[in-house]
Formats: sequence, C-alpha cells, structure tokens
Amino acid sequence: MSNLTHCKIGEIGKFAGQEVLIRGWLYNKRSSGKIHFLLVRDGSEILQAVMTKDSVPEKTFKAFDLLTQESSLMVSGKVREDKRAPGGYELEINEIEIIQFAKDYPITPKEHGVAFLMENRHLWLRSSRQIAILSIRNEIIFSIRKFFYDKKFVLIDTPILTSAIGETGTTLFETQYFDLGKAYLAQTGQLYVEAACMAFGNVYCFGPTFRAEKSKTRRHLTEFWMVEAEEAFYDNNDNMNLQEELIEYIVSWVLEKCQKELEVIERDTTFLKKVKRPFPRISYEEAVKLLQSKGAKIKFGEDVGGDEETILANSYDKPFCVYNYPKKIKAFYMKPHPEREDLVLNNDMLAPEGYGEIIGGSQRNDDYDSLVARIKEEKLPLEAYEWYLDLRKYGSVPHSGFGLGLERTVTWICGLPHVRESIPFPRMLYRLYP
RNA sequence: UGGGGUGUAGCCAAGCGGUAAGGCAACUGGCUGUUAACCAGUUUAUGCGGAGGUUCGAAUCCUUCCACCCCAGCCA
Repeated sequence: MSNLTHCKIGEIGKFAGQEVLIRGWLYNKRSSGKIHFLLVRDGSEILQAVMTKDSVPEKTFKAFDLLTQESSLMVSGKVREDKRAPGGYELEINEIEIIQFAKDYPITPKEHGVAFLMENRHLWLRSSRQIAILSIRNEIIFSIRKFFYDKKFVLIDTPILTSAIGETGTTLFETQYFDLGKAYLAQTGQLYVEAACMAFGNVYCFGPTFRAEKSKTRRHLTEFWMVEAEEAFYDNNDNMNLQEELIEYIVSWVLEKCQKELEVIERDTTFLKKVKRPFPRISYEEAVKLLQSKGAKIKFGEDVGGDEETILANSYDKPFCVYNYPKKIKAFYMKPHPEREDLVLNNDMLAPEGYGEIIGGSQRNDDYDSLVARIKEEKLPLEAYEWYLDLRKYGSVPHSGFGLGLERTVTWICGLPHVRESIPFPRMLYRLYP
C-alpha cells in the first residue's frame, strides 16, 4: 500500500485511471448493505470512496462497520470520474488501513449551538465551513504580503512586548518584565514602524496585537492580527489611495483564488465584485450631516458609533473612506489639518454590507514642537516617547500610515455574522480555551 | 461596565405549579449508487446550571451565585 503514489484529494482529477493512496480522516459514511460509501477528507477536499461486497476481500468490506466519524485512515484504490460522486471523482477501494479509531466524536453532521462549537473549536476546525473560512484567511494574508512585496515595502517585525507606549485610551495586557518593571502586550506596531519608515522609506508590519478592552461585540477580539503600513513622503490623500489599492487587490485575489471556498460558505459575491476603485470618500463633517438627515442623533465632535457606522455602511455598495475627524476624538500622533485646527488628517475605511470599520489611518504629526504639545495635552509620559520624538528631530519628513484589521477583513469578505470564526483560536473576553 | 436573554441526556430541543415530549448521535437488523441516504427496532435524565427557600407537590414561583449569548461604549 505504502509504495503507491500518495495523492491529495484536491488534485485527484490528475490521477484518473490510476491507483493512488489517500491519507486522511473519515468525514462520514453511508451504505446500502452490499455497497459502502466512505467520505474521506484530507484537508484539501472530501472524496467519496466506494466498495461493494464483490469488489474487495471480506475483511476490507467489514472494515466499514468498524469505522467511525473522524477515525484516521489510509485508503488505496483506482480513481474514476463519476458524476454521481460529490466532486466528480470517486475512488474504487482496494485496501483500507485504519490508523486510529475515533470514539464518539462530539461534533456530528447536524446543528450545534455556538457555545458548544466554541468549546470544541479544536475539533470544529475540521468542518468544511471552517476549513473554507480559514483557507480564505490564508489567501488574504498571502495577498497582503504579496501586495506589499511587489510594491517594495519592507516587512518590519515590531515587538510584542513593549514598555508603556502606544495610543491612549485602550487598556493593555500587562506582565512583569524581570527587573525592568511592567511590560505590555503591543496594541499596535505603528510607532515602531514609523521609526523603520525613516530607515527604509516604505514599510509594514503584520502581527498579533492585544487589547484588554472589555468589549463583547461581534467585531472585537482581545487578540487580533493587524497589518500596519507606513509610508515616507505620503500625505493623507496618498495614504487613502494606497488603502484603496490594497483592498481592491485583496478582494480580487480572493475572488480569483477562493471560488470553491466562497461557494462552500454560500457567500453572495455580488458586492465583492463591485470592489473596484475609486471608492467613495466623505469628510467627517459631510458624514455627520448625512447621518443627521437620516435621523441619527450624532453631533459634530462626537465619534461615529456602531449604529452610525452601520447606517453609513449601508449607504454605499463598496468600501468607503471617512476622513478629517475632529482632533479631540483622535490619537495624539495624527497631523493637524493645516487650515482647520480642530480637525486632523486621518481616515477610516468602512466595509459595506453593514460591516463597518476595517482600516484606521492618518498622516502623522512630523513636527517636533506640536507633537510634544499634544503628548503633554494627553498627559502621556514624555520620557517614554523620547525615541519617538527623535524621529522628528533627525530628518523628519511628511509620512502617513494605516492599520488594517485582518479578522474584520476576513469577516466582511466571508460575510460572517461574527469575527470569532475568522481566526483559528479566538481570544475574547470570556474565551481563553481551547 | 450598563441593558436584554439563555442554561433540560453526548448534541439540538418541548414543557411555563400536578410528577420529564420529540429529533440527532450511539447500538441492533435490512437494503448494490448513496448525497447531512433510507426503513425497522433498542438504549440514554430519581433528574432540568449550583445552593437555598415558598408549596401537599417545583424544570416551572422567589432569593442568591455561576457559566454563556446578544446589544451598547472603546476600537482594527
């Protein structure tokens, strides 16, 4: 058996007429008495394998009775094209070797509640829907890296353990760092990527970030992956152009590479196909007026809340940017608007279909004095930002950057109701297991 | 942290003051083309998230605790 060609089910079509070896797990089985069907999965696809009482030795035929859902096994046989089989190809079984019997696999091919599935996330990953979603995640990650690589952006890995530095407001996870006091899990790599930007020109980081916020909503995780680009000599407008180009690239990549997966999760791709530049852009002030005209209670100076985000996100059929927010609701490092002191040069990008914010970006404050003033205004510890301020002392240039939330992007592209399925092992307020 | 909700067998779920439906899974048998196969049968809760209480009687009403879900704030 082992001297046969091992074949991934996803490539089974190339082996029609040949005898191959499949290694995987039993997804399900059916029988009509003298004919048995095994559904075997191997991570690439599911394959139907058949045997009849006359086609195999009795011992092989009887192996069917022993097999249980998710038992690991090797099956050999001849590949045949057959319209009756799901996937169009079928395996005529010669031999079966059971590697391990699975006893009472908890997730049956029926409906289950979210709580139960999350508790069994380590097994839930094996279901076709979860495999499809995480495969799309894989393609999205790859497309992002390729996008930046092709544009000659340099990948800069930023530290996960940091001293107290970052944005204001958000709560951080802390841990004792030897004798040096407290260390915090990074909530952003931005400040570091700004330093690297002054070394390489265009850079990005892509890693996990942590927020100890007690948010329990469908769009929040305590640990999530973020792509942060930082571009020297880009203004806010150049920054938005780059964001749009990236989003268009990711979506077209997924549409090209993940057709099968999108079908499995039954994603209606109508809106995804419309994700072509240019995207609509609306200033914060216009957005407030638009929202007020639609009956929202938002006032100038207030942040755009979840409900408002949903109203806006339903007003467009493709991603769009809201730019130039009031200074007082945004981070200290954003560059003030040259003509409007109360505004900053920034933008959020919101995904359509009610998904909301996926990107936050801004032109950075590159002026030493006004940045120091802002840090003091926010009552941040100036000493911690000394190295960051150095960047404004030694060859400061206009620069911009943005952060894209990976899980929110996956959730939107897959059309999921909640971010928790967009990451293999979600970390949430009430979830640390498995 | 506020507001709302749920917890009954391995899973899903009915019952809403009178003594625990049903389905799936599992198990047994039947079927040579099944598609979450089908058909027939068998088994599973002195107990309904935990602890108190009211009552002749509690899954059901009350108190309290726990776990989880949804919405809001914060943000990616």
